[in-house]
Amino acid sequence: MGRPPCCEKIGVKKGPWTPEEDIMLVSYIQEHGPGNWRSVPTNTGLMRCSKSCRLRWTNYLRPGIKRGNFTEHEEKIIIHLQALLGNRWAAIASYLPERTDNDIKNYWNTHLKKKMKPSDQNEEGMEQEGHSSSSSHPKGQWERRLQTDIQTAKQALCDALSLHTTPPTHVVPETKPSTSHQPYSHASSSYASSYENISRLMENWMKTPNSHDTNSVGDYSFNNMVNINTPRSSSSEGAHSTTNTTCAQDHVFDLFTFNSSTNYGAPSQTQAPLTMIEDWLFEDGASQSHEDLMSMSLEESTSGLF
DNA sequence: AATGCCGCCAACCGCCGCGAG
DNA sequence: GCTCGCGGCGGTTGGCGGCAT
Repeated sequence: MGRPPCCEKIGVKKGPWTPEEDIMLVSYIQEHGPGNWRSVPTNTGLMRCSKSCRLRWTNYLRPGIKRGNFTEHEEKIIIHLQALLGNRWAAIASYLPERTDNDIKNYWNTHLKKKMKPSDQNEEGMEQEGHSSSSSHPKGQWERRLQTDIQTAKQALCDALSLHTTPPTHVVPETKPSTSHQPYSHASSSYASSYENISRLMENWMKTPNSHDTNSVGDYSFNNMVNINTPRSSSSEGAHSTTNTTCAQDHVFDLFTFNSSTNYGAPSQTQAPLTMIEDWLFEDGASQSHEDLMSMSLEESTSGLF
């Protein structure tokens, strides 16, 4: 007997989220902040599983998420981090704050996996074989090999990052891919789910105030929401500050303005900013001065193996 | 124009870790 | 120390859209 499902199957809606559901979820989180997902369906009236609500928020409604095509820069980072960390998408996503683990996972499975050259796949296979066959090595020998692997991955990541002269901007969400990538194709074809859609939805919502129950939407106006792409000095206030309902209105922008220091229910709470990696990569004697990061990488690489 | 195939991705499912009681 | 419940994570799938025939 496994654990019972997180919610009753009966009466739980499944499938794509509707704009109305998104609004209900966003307005609730704006008032109460992310978390306590168990209570979200009951408090919002959403006929959704708590997990579904959390997933919807973290993957699509959470501010700061960059939709659209992956840049070459991001692509290379993913490839090398995947080689380094394996299919630990949440860990990989923590290095790409604008991307969700689900996005990265999908992108890997649909693009990068097949894009990998056979030689790369061999390398990956060797690396994973090195992990899986670790039991055949004495621990000291295995550790040396792992260190070598990490050095190799580090060098590869360094190569990838050095292809670009400008550091990645994970603070500004509206940063467009530097390449000629087109906007996210799905966004135009369906309700998919970005906060841009929510904004448009809110616009219509606010234009027809009588057509809905204002209690479920909250007090914020669309005028605030349309500025989601407007750069502004990020407040130190995060989503958690919105638990104070008086602050919620004052800092309504913050909910839709990405703040790298704020983690709106992001996959990982222990983010290592990308710039930290780059510092680690580019700094001379990095292995000495950033022993903590190295040990973190080592720890992450080896977790689950012992 | 109609049909089938394929790729992509949003969402679900099940397991795991961790903290509270 | 044990149990339970919640949140997080990774694998998988179903549906939709685009493309080929």
